[in-house]
Amino acid sequence: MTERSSILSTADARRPLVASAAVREFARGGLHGATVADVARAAKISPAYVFKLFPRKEQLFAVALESCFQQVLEALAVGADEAADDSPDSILDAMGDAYAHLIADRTLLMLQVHAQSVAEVPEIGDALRAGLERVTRFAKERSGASDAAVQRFIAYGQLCHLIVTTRVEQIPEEWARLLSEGITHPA
Amino acid sequence: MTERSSILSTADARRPLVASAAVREFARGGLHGATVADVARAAKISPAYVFKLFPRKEQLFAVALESCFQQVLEALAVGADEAADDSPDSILDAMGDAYAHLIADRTLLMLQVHAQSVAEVPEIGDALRAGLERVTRFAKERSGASDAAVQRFIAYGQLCHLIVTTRVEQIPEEWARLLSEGITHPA
DNA sequence: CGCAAGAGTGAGTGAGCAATCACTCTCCAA
DNA sequence: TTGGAGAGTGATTGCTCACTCACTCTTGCG
Repeated sequence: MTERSSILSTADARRPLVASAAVREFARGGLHGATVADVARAAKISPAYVFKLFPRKEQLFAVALESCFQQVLEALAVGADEAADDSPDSILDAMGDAYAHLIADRTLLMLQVHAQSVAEVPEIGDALRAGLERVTRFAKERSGASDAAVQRFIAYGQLCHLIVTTRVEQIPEEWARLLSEGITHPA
Repeated sequence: MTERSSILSTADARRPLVASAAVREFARGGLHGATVADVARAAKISPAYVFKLFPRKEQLFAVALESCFQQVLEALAVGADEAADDSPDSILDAMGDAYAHLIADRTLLMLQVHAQSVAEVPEIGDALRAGLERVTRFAKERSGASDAAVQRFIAYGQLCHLIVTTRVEQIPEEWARLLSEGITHPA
């Protein structure tokens, strides 16, 4: 595994690194608020080479989104393994906790929110639906919970997105506390 | 098409019309995907005059968002008045139905989704929080439901946003049906 | 009437950014 | 040793768009 240090890399080795940089940059600014130059800078390569690896900006965003959902699924799987017992509710709860922990730094959450707002771009909509399918299927199959419980799991996940994007959790008022109750995790 | 009496309007009369056009245009493309020229065209005035009425694009977006929440609140109020009985659950259900009906054309829903993704713009974040506060307070006070029930009401509203943005309702697969169950309304 | 205040616009300007291209440099297989 | 495939870039292009400004037209008023 110890590669001899050479100056050049390979395109196949670069792509995941660029995708990872893209996750961070697109999470910050969304498809329109982050530039390919931003991603290039974060990945320490030239903008021109980013375009050689991912011919269109939207494709780069879609790949970043896939990476995001991959991380989400892995976190859910780990969380499920740590459930208190193997009742459906316990497993869903454990997955929820794992998700809350994963998105503590807002990056993966913001990327999903931005993706939702540009879901009419075909490649992005496709990636979003694929990710949602994987999460939904996994939650259902791994927990064995009822359809209604899985639906609730996803719904409260979306509420969590709203709370974080609006920073409602930082508002010391009753209506805000009501929304965040049981959702936010202590730092 | 030489209009005989093209009467001048007043800035105060124009602003709501431009805001209404902005709702439509920003709902389509979001803050970055719709241009001020788009809004101007929809409002049938020049881009220059849009800037005279709303000096910055973000301010125009925030005003559009306020208009959106105003419409949402009015719809919730009407819905609540039509509840089967005045138990909290009935009222929340009726509000949910009214909301589903209101956002059938996706416009007001998409504007909220886009707003979420640019909530870090101060004026937009403020408008979003203000709208969310009004909706939450109204749902709680008008229905008299428990905090948990109101939280659930908002959470399923967010799930509804996800379903519509991703067009999951059109996917004839089990996981998609699971998510949409009881949420989507017949056309 | 004369004129001021406000309505409304055409024609820019300058910045930013996706995408392209011609090019150099590195590596390795034969 | 060399040639070709692939890694990687600087410079540029063409366009879009937020925002500005100088200007005209309308209307009400003394």
